[in-house]
Amino acid sequence: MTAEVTGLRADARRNRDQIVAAAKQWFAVQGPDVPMEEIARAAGVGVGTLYRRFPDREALIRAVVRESLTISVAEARAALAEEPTAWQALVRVLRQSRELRLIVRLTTAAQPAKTIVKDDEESSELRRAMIEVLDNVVHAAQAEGALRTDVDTGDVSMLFTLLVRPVPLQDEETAELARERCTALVLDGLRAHTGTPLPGRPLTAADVGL
Amino acid sequence: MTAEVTGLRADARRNRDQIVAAAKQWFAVQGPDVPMEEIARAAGVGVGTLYRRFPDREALIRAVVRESLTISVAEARAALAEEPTAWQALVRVLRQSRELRLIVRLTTAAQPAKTIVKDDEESSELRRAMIEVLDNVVHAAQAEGALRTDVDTGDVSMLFTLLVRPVPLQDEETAELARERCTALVLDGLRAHTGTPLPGRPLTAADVGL
Amino acid sequence: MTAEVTGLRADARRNRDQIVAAAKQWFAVQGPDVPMEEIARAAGVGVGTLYRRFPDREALIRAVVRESLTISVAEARAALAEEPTAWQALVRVLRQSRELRLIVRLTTAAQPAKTIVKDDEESSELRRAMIEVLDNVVHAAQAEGALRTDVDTGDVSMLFTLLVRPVPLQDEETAELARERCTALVLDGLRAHTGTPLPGRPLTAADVGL
Amino acid sequence: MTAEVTGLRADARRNRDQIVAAAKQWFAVQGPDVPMEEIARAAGVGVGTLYRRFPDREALIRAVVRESLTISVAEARAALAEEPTAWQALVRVLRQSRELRLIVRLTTAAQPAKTIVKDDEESSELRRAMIEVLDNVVHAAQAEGALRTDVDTGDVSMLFTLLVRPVPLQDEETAELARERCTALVLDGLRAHTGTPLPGRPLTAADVGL
DNA sequence: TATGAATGAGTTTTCATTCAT
DNA sequence: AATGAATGAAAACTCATTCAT
Repeated sequence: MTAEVTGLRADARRNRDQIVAAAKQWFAVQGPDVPMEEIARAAGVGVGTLYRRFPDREALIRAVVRESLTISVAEARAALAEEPTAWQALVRVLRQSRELRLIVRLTTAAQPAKTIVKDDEESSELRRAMIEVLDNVVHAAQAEGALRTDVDTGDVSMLFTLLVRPVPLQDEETAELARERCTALVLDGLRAHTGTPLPGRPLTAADVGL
Repeated sequence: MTAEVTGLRADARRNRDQIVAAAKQWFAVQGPDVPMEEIARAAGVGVGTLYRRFPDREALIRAVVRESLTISVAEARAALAEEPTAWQALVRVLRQSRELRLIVRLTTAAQPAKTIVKDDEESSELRRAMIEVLDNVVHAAQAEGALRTDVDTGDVSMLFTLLVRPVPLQDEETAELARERCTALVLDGLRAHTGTPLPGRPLTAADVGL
Repeated sequence: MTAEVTGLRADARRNRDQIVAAAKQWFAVQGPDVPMEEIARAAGVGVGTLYRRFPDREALIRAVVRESLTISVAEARAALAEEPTAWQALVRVLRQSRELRLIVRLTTAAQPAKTIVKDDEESSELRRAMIEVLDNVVHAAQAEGALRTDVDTGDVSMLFTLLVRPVPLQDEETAELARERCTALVLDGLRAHTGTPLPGRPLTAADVGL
Repeated sequence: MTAEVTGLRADARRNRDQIVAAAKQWFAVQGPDVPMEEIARAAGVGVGTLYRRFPDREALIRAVVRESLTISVAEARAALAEEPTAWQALVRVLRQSRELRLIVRLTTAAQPAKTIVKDDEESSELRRAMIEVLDNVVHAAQAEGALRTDVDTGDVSMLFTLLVRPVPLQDEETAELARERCTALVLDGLRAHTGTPLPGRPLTAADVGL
């Protein structure tokens, strides 16, 4: 995200950004296996250009993940800084999920992607930053008495991961509503006071590998 | 599930079943794009045999979905019949999720699958049967006072769909625990009495298209 | 050469042989980089067929080298067995060079091929067999007093390697004659006493195109 | 070598020379197919600059061949002028083979190169000059009684061509020795009476890796 | 009928060459 | 004039599907 893109000529830089943007869109709808040529076309460049910038599919996925993670971390930090309560920050993070959705989509695909993030130092660092923010939010929300205390960051991110998955419904409007309601319901389940104790022990971020 | 498989010689029938079984296994781990030859090999037959029975990949997916749906419906009915309360039936359905997981995996894959079910009369019928059972369970659980009344079958199946998605965690043990805890937490959210009212209106089965 | 090709259906076997034959021809004239599709076309099959039998270019090269080495070893043994003197056997080996030429061509190419032979057990074994025969021929020829005694098998095979290289001359007839004369001259150099007349006529610069 | 390079600004001229030098190095190790960008990088210029100077690969090869031929001719003339006997001049030419080796490498490559020289007037002229010198050397050596009289320049250059080919041996030291011994042996074959001892020691099969 | 061979279209990737900066 | 970005055609390889045995 830094050395990699600095010092490009203006037009090259623009192309690079268009490629990443196109990749994000296609990855979001089709997963990480979309034909490279499709992405190139969507970016308005030839395949060759794509390959000059990203030597192979992995490199492109890596770039997309980095960018999405960067944005996600920033969004989470903003939520924590701006919302009056940690609980509200939690809710906001959960709703600001466009980028997260993409990351989950990519890192969840059967074939290639989990490893890509694991093996990339920059991604790993971003991942750590993300965990840190989440930890803060979760523990603060518990300190507020808003979040049940038998969960930990791992549980919360697990639930995020599930909620964030693409919901393949015919019309986007219903899909949106469904997502809203599921989110609300899960938040309800996360609220303090509630019901039955959860099985096992709170899962930490380390437990779930995020 | 009927005309299609009746009147086959015993060995042909056995082949067919092995193919479907192999497909279920591969689809479960790799999604609907596994090489046909992989499936054939796992079934212990040649590709030719596979294609004699299932003219193309769609036909095979359709057969798998039908079989899984059939089992799922039966399981759901059994739960309703055998559990003392509708709530417990609901919980059991949610936990007996192996077949459901496969269906979700197949019908949410980007490329081919949603349509397959839509366009197949037998699957549609099974789907309707499934909805009927779920409707019964849901409304009975609400009548019992166990399930919150601002949800409907669509919400419930939506949540099922989410929970049932494969959770890509390193070790299977933690994955299982995570799944358990998420399920418990969602069930908590579904319990009557609870928290904040959900946005919008209860989603029916028709709303979510299952 | 054995397990690999046994038990193929008659037609498959025929195809396999045609592919190897086509590869030998193309490799001989163009080196190991000929487009796979060219080879497939020459063999009268689709690329797919070629790749079914030989998973990648290396596998094909390996098969060709094995076959050529096998033939070369057999030829060398036949020469040793049938010629009245070891010297004559040496001469015959040096002239029966079609297969050897191919091997040299392949194992000499800059890019890929040397390693292929090194890493292949069957090829290595054949190579050892070849060396053994050559050792026998060389030492017997020295014992006869025909071959100078300040050389050994390495020198001889080095000279073979050089002589066997493709001579890119316009017309094949002159090329053949040139090869003959070079061979004769080198044999002269290898003789214990030296001095036989060369066949044909002196070749002018124009004859050989340099 | 003349019109083409005259009238270039000093820095342009320097670029051109660096490109040719880089090309010579790469061609010598990888043959005429090295990626143009590799050559440009080695020359410390962009591809664009390379293409400004040499419209396509052929033009570059042509330039390299011209330069090497020019040097070779000069070397051969120097040998003839400076050595006490024509035979010694012949030997020296055969040993001063770096440039010759490159020419042979380029002009014997399968794909493009033979024609390039044929179709280039300047190269053809150099070729003729080369032949003339060789003719002189050869005939003078025969007049001296040193070179056998049943060969002519074509035979000699054929032998040069063979000896000059890259010898793919593991370590460069052995390769050098092998080349020396082969050269000596061929010279022996070329001698009017024959019979000098070879340098070094007999090479075993293991020595040369075949 | 079962088998596995053959086909060929679809994808990824590379690189010579052209062109904008 | 120099640079390096963009292009697109070519080559390797995979796999769904058809067909001969």
